[in-house]
This record gives sequence, structure tokens and C-alpha cells, in this order.
Amino acid sequence: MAANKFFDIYTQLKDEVREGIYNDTMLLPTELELVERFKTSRNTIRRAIAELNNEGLVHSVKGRGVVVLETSKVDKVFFRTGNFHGLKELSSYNEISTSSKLIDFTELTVSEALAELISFHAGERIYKIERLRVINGKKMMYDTSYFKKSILGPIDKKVATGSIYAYIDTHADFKIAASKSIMKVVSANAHDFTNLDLGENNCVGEIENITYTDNGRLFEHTFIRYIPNEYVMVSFAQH
Amino acid sequence: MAANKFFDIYTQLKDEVREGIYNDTMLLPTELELVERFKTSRNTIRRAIAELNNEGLVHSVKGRGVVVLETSKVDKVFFRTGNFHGLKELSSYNEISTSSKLIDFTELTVSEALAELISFHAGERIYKIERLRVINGKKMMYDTSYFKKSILGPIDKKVATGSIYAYIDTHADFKIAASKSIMKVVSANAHDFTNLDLGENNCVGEIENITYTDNGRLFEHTFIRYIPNEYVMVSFAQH
DNA sequence: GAGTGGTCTAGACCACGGT
DNA sequence: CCGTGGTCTAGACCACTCC
Repeated sequence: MAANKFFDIYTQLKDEVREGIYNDTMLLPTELELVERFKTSRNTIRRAIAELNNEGLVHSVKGRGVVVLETSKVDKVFFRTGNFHGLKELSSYNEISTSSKLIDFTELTVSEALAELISFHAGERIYKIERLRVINGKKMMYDTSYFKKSILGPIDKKVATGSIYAYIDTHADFKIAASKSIMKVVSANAHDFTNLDLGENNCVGEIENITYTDNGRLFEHTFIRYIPNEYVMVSFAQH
Repeated sequence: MAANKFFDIYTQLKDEVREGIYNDTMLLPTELELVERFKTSRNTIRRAIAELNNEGLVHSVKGRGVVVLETSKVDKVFFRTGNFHGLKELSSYNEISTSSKLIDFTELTVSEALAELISFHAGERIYKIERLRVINGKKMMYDTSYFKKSILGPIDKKVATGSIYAYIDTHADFKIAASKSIMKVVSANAHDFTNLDLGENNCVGEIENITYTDNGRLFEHTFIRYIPNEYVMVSFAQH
């Protein structure tokens, strides 16, 4: 995809790790050997290896080398059981699938009460969009999203029904830069019991998701509430 | 702490962002200006700025500059409501606080059934440790941990009662390198109802946490089950 | 076109691991 | 002690944003 040298090297090394060319617990070739092999500078090699570290495939140890991490059950779970692809796709990006239905679309002004709840200031003009995700007839996930109108510009119900983010890509003069998430387990409220197929369960998972534009401005604040036993989140941390 | 140049610059810029010297939505000084100011090379400046990006404080845009992200409610939540400090401290590191009690400590061999559940192979000799965290008399969190004996070496109940990780720091010849986590919301089982003060709730949060040594070997596999409404996890992602 | 961040090079020195 | 990864330098060129 990218014609970046470091990215190509990263991809190649990743494949080789995945194929088991370097066994679990073994070392990658040293940086100097990789410099030889890829005919590039050491910094570029290091950039590629840094990427492997971030992904949780290897761990660099000063004075020893680059250790390949044993594979675990977790690695197999990565793109399964429901739909949370790690955390990156947690914003509205993928929420609009064929199985996602628009429940409500309104324009309103942020009240003092709502300002307490979300990261927008009172008086700000916003769109509120509620959506329901149904899979195999089961109500799995309910989203309540707030978008700043001052950033998004005027939209109609048709846009809200489709993908807001596809609309931004083609019609807006800004990009989505980053997002932050808060994840909790909470007791279900009356809304949850009617909006979701909870069965015997009386709790839901909640993910609060804040999205930034590439101007550093808060753009979207979304609450995702989902039923137990269907979704999984995965993360990796280096010490 | 670290006498690394890039780390000092990162810390200083971070403070300045926090103090609002660069307002939300404004730009940081350009890389060349920072090179001037800190009398260093551009790569070092870039390393510091990369750190700020990872932390979710700024976002670099090619051709424009380094944008400071608006602060949000999420930022204030970071170290509150319970005890999950982001994800880094999720392994056993901090679980052994004054309020954490050892419930069970046994040595056993991984059965075929257990091997299905955790990332260790059948036949492996392991320690199983169960702990309960009580806060203000409330049973909040229940941990079931499995440690590879072949890596940890022989330990007794006294070590298990204290901090395993403090023990490793001082007595073991390996370090903890990385960890992976899976987070879910699941229906409570009979164990949960007796082990935790669930109140009216019939679900729990579960975090499965896998820890690696700096030799790339799976070392610990822990299941944390906790009550609703008390804990929060925060994450940040760049697009 | 001027200025920005992104990639890359070719070198240097240091801190640590293992022998 | 040697070899490893970690930090840092001083430069170059490119891709992008904005005027």
C-alpha cells in the first residue's frame, strides 16, 4: 500500500514472524544484519521493528536482541466474537452497517444538563443521532451520538441514515484525527431494557467515544451500549 | 528521571500544553523552532512530539503543524473511579494492595480442559493463585492467576501472599516485557455471586490478561472479574 | 511558492547482556 | 570484552497545506 520503505520492511518481517520463520522465543536477525539484507539505513530498520513492537509481535531487549513473543489464545481472538476490531474502529466508522437502523435524528442545543454529560459546551448547536444494531433479529447495540453542527455543517436525515464518516470524506474540509474511549460495565436502565435484547441480563457494556478533527477540535461524542456475552476488546501494552 | 534528551523535551512540552501555553486547537511551535530552542537535532524533537501524539495530547498534520487537542471530560476521568490506570497496570503489578486478600494458592498440572481456557499447554506445571479485592467492606474484584512454574521457579505461600512482581524484581533472572488483554461483559456465574458483592446485578466485567517475559515467553494468564459501576478503562487511538 | 511535517541516510557514541 | 539495541546528530529530499 504505502511505498514507505520502513512499512514494506515491517510488513515483510511481520509475515515472516507469522509464518514462524523465527520461532517463538527466538531472536530476529540483528539490526545490522537487516541493514545488509534490505540495503537501507539502520534508522529505517529500527522504524520497522518499532512497528512490530507496537503490534505486540516482538519485544526489543537492549544488549540481547529482538525477541519474538509466543503466540497466545488472545492473538486468535483478535478479529472475532462480535465486532470490536481492537479499538481503532470504535468510532462511528463501522457502526453504520446494513444491520444498523436509524432510530432518531434531531437537531438541538446543548443544555446545561447535557453539557455535564458530554464534552460539548452549553449553547452549542448539535445533531443527535440514535441508531440500533440488530444481528439475526437480536438487538445487540444501541448508539447515541452527538455531532457538533458548527464543524459538520448542515446535514439532513438522508446523510444521517447513511455513513456520516463517508459524508465527511467526500463533503467536508476536515479529517478525523483521533479518538478517546472510556469503557465501563454498568447496570441496565429502563432504556436499555426496551432498546436491547438483554434476556436475563440486567447490565450492559458502555463505551463512551470522543472523536477529534485534525484541527484538534472535539467533534463527536458517542455512547455505545451493548449486551453482555457478545463483544470483546483487545489491547496490548509494553512495559 | 531519564536523562534522555527527547524525554526531557517531551516532559517540558507536555507541561506547557497542560498549562495552556498553547491553547486548545492551536499549533505547537514548528519543529525547526523547537530545534532552535532546545539546541538539538530535529530527530530528537520529532521523537518528543511522537510521544505527545501517543499520549493523545496533540496530533501532527503534514504541511500544517502540530495541533493541540481540545481537552475533554475523558481526560479528567483518567485516574479516577476505581483503579484501572489505563491498561498498563492491569497485570498483577498493583493487584496486591493492602485491601487484596489471598484466597487460594495451589500448585497443579495443566489439564486438557484448562489448556483450552488459558494459553499454557497441557502438562505444564503451574501455580494457581486466587485473590479478592475488598474496598470498604465490599467485594469488588476477584482474580484467578496462573503462573508458569518453569519460569517463576519454586515459590511458597508467603511469596504468593505478597507481590509476585516485587519478588520477580529482586529474585528472578527475567523481566516482565509486555501484556495483552481481552475485555468483556459477561453474565455472572455461581462463583461470581458468592465471590463478589454484585447486589442486584447479574453480570460482571472480565479482563483476561496475558503477561510475557523479556524472553518472549508466556508467563502469566489471569482472569479478573469485577462488579459493575465501579471501574473504568480509558484508551486513545490515532487514525 | 514558502513552510510544514514525513521519510531516509550515514555516521557517532552509549548502556546493557552475555561470554 | 564484543555485540546488541537505544540515543543522537546533521544533513537531504519529498508530500502536503495554505496563501
